[in-house]
Amino acid sequence: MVCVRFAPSPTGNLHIGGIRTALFNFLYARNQKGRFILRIEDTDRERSTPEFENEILESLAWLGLESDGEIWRQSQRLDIYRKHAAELVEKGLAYDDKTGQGTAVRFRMPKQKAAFFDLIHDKVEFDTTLLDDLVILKSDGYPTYHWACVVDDHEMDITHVIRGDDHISNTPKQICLYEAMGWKPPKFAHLPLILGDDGTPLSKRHGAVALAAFRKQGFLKEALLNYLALLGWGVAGGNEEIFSMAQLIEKFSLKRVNKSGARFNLEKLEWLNSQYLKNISEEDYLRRIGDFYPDRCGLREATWKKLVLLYRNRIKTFSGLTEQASYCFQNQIQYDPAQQRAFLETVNMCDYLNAWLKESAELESFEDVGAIEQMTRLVCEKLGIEAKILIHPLRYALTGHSVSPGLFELMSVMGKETCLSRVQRFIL
RNA sequence: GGCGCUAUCGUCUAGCCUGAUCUAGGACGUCACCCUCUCAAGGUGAAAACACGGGUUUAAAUCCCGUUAGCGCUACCA
Repeated sequence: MVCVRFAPSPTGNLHIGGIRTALFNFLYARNQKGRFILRIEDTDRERSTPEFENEILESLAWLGLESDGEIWRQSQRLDIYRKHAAELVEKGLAYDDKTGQGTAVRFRMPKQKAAFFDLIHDKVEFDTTLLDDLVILKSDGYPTYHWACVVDDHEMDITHVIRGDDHISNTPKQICLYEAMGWKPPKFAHLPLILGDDGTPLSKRHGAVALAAFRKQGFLKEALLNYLALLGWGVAGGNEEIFSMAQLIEKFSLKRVNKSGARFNLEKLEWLNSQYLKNISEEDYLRRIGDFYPDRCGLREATWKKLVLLYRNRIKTFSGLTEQASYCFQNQIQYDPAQQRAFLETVNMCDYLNAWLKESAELESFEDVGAIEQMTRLVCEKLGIEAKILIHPLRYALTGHSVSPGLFELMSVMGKETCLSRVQRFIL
């Protein structure tokens, strides 16, 4: 049975590169009806923290990339690494290396030219005569990455090691370790790296690449997963790009993974997210944006519902709501004095606005969008002006901006009282 | 430096294995037009790529070699 693992080290924030690796492992496991396990590689005593480990667990849970069975921690398996290292020393394939730092165990690197077959890169050639003897147990008794990785992948019956391309040069060392132990190495698949928008490998200086940052911006997990799945992997034909998790699982194949690195493109992710926002059911949309804003930004439920539906086609992520609709949450609109003057000094504009105010006051409420529009257009007709002559200054009076969603929908969200008081204050 | 990996529109990619169907397809982004109270959304259309140089072949984006560039490894980090 296929068994794969995601093996992050809790020494930093889990970023989208790590998520992508986890996702590909997960997709492969589900596609093959195999197992996906999680192993925390916390052998760096200096840099590993429980906080980072927690972030990994929580992020994977949020995305639904949950492991099958127990979660392993290398720091709890030290005896196993030591036992196997001792075997190697006994067989003369490794030796104690005493230095000022203490005693480490080094593996005697065999000298050979060979190759391994990668599921993505095909044949990868190597020459271990160029390699130094490898430390497998550090002087603090902890295993090094290579040693813990090999021992665990063997002990846990991992059949396929699917990891980042940056490990491709490490693989020959690990293969030598398997051979020394007399173990059969797993199959390897080295995924192309995800790069920042400047084409260099993802790092802190690319800004918000931690998964937590995407959650905070209000991306849908489905969109994120869909986007990441398509970075470095494509479906034959390649014309469709919106896939559910079930479809991704069904279509996934390591054979179709690309060999070259892929730049992370935020604009495309945002586009994909907006597609999901439009395609999920209204009920689902309401529930999820509600989860994102538990306090509804202080609005009454009916108002909130109107507002978020009005912005549904306009926001790319949930956090876009407060950015775009700030005027719906403010008590008082700040106007640019020059802009305000320009509107008010337009011939007859004050009379027009007053005429509108007078008619508006007659409307019982601003609940009905159609009624507001009809009333406003009638006012314009009576004044003998085009509707937009009045619409533009009204928009500015209500929002302090020259762009917004449809004016009448917006008025309905804001309510009669707010609209009238804002326009009155604007005129003064 | 040594060794390894990679190379199709600005970006993600389809095509490459099994050479002719590729005057290289799709998507994001960009631009134009339509719709329209502005902006989005939506619709229509446009510009935009086989890194370079050699081979092999009747024929190369596709196979081979080299060059260039980028990245990785070369830690008692993972």
